[in-house]
Amino acid sequence: MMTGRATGDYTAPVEDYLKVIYEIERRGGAAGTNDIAQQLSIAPASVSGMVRRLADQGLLEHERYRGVRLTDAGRRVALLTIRRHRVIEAYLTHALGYPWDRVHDEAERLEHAASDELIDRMAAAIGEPATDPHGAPIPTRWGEIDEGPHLGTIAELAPGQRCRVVRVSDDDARRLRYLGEVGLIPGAEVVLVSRAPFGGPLALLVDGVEHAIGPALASHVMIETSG
Amino acid sequence: MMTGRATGDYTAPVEDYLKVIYEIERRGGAAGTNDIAQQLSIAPASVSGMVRRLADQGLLEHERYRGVRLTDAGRRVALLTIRRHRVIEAYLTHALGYPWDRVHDEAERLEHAASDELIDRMAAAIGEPATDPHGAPIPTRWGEIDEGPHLGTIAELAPGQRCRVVRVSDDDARRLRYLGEVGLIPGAEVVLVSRAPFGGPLALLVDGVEHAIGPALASHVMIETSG
DNA sequence: ACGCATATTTAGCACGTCCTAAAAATCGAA
DNA sequence: TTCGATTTTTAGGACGTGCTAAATATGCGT
Repeated sequence: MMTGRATGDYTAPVEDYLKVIYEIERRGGAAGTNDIAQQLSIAPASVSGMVRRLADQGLLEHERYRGVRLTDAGRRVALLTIRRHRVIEAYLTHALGYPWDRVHDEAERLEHAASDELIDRMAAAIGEPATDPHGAPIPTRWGEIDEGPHLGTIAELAPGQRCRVVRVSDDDARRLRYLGEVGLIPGAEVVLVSRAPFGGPLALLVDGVEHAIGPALASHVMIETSG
Repeated sequence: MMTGRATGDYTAPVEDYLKVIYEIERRGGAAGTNDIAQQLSIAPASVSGMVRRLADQGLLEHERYRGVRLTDAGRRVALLTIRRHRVIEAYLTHALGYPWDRVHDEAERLEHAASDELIDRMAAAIGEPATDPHGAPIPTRWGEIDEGPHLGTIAELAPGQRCRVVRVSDDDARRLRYLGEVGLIPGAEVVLVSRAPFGGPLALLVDGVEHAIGPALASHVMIETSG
């Protein structure tokens, strides 16, 4: 059984396409050309050509004008790429003191160059963590992942409710830096004190400290209600 | 003064060309098209085109049919690439337990993806070593390097002479593995016991243990005669 | 000084990835 | 159901990097 990866089996753009298609599928079902283009910051027309090549390689199935769906092979490549990304993020924070708002960009480049051996050594060196610094689950070296139950966000919390932060969006460094300053990191205990009307700020107790944040920000903080 | 590097300023092939041209220059003077092609394992015809582009970018000077010479800008890019390579090699051995015969290939890919910040953090984490695991000097973050005096090799040693291994060639994993088995690693104390005629084996004492190696291998072990 | 071996360059092509502009398919609303 | 807005695809092109085959320059030995 082949589980390994000869580094360079796939180009960096190919891995990036599969990654974003995986994420789009995970949320919404089939991935449209436009969604993919937007996530990758390229023109939609560029996606059509690449999608054909990926379909030819058996990494996804494409119904013209209707969207794209990963094959098992494509999903596996996506998950192994995501594993590399998240192990690198975790390693950079735990072993090299990186601030959590700078690990994403570094991992975005290293994920295409790191061998499976390096990733496994990194994971072992920091104790095989289950999630990356933003709380996203790390797939196994065999391309399996436990996405866990669907998570709510602080934006959906009712006043008085208590919860624990499980995960935050990692795609914006400035947002991450601010979340860190406010203490909204995975593991934090949060109580929603009150919610101002008309999309106003949410008053929170974050590990006992009061903070007020906007609802847009709150929707990026995923939680588990603890009672 | 600009000392940093915006990752991706140069493509991986460009960095590779500049690296090998630097190494060829260091040994022999001007780098010929054929030498470059051989080091990169590509066709000589492919080199001509790239050399023109690199000259256009001011990274080297090219006299038609006569060879190539790095500009200061080109040498700087080469040395910063070499720095990334060697710091990564040192980090992989010291922090992640990589065997020294496997660090080269990994570094060859990561050197094009790692940011200066990552490299500096790696170097700091292992105590800012002066050389990589093979004894090659690590350039500073400003692109300066101390190549040190010209080194002899075990192949040139006279019987009875004693020396210390300073550096070994790192471009062949099998050779490195064997050198490691024999103990011919930087820092080892070596005495040449005898040399068989007609290109025969050299009898050595490596840190007190007897070994016999061929002259081809011996020429890849660089030394400092200690008296 | 000439001719030949060798080194180098040019010409022409391929592939992957991106682009813009234009054409075509789909979907929703009147 | 038909039209207009939106989405997607096609057409045609650019760029970087590689290839082979053919042309050309260099330099050495006689």
